[in-house]
Amino acid sequence: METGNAYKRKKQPELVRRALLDQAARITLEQGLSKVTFQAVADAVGVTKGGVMHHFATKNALILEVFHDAMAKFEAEVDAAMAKDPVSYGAFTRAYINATISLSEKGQQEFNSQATLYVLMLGDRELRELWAEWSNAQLEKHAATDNTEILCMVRLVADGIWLSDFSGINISDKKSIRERLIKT
Amino acid sequence: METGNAYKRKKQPELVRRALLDQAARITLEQGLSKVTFQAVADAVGVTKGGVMHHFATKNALILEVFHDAMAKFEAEVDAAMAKDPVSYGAFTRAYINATISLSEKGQQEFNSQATLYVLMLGDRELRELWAEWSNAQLEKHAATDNTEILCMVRLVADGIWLSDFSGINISDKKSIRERLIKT
DNA sequence: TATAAAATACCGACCATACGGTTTCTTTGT
DNA sequence: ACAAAGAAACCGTATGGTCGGTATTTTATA
Repeated sequence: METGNAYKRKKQPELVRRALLDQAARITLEQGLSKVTFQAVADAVGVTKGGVMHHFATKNALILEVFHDAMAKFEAEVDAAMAKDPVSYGAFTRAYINATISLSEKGQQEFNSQATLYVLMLGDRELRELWAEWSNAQLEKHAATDNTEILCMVRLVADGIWLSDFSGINISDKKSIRERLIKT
Repeated sequence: METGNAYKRKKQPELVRRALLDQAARITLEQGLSKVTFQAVADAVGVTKGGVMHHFATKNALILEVFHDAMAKFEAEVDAAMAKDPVSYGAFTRAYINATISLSEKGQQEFNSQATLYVLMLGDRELRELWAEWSNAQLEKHAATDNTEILCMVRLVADGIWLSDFSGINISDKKSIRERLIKT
């Protein structure tokens, strides 16, 4: 975190922590939640189980952190996109579309935080509640500029597209739909 | 299911099999895939682990059957709704909406086969591929009446609504959106 | 039609393993 | 010196899976 000094140190716990979160997320997406074990994550990062458990005391804590991390990433992505948008009406919705719909038609397994969020949340009641809370909060936060029914629908389409995309269904006119959404 | 007299009970393999699939699906939705163990399913149905394994040799086989079952149910639901629809244009899309969006605002006991499909598929690569295949097939099957871009979008919105609904986000104008979709 | 045989449905005890978690110890940074 | 980072050995348990047995149903046969 704030110990980001440039001194050479062999132990860089913050980096290890980041790697642990990233690898846990990766395994979640690639092999499913059941394959996210302390051992698997440890191996992926090049550390021992004990090392992982030093950072995350329980498995629930680990998954929870992965989830929080994905939420933060997603929010940051949206905020960044919004900052660059000159028009205020629908700015959140446009940013949401950008963060949700990957452009790389052919791009292999993208490290999409949205994917992590959805996969984790759909498989766990507790996370679903967290998600609902957070999601409603986001909505309220941008209620001023993005509260119309039509924009809500646009975001729903984006979700739908993500869902299709992730499962490998190819939507022929994805690009066309995307443009149509943004224009709205 | 009757949990009575050990195994002097009358043998009704078909019923047992059905109950096993149903309970496995229920546990999947309520507690997540990791809680779907032979023991848990066995207990829920009133049979022993050995009994479950007689019907489904491995856990993968069980989950696969649950998935197939959900696909069949969903397809049946859609087909039934289509049969009652006098208008041909968009009949599939309307049926899809009906099967996807639950009307019971308050009904928590959602035994939605769509939910089972999504939860399982998003957590497993193999099932995702199955889903994509099947889904594309469905699309082609109804290409004659439901191939326009606008109808595709409508179905995407339906997916989006399901996603929000399942995670507990309340969309204020769900009903209004639904009607709007159907009118299209 | 009666009945023996084969197949099916299901039970219950068992096994190996891998997982989450605890504890103890060693290394490293300040 | 001291605390944090991480290694390593260990433990109880739950799980997926095996196996051999028993009751019931179906089929074949006489």
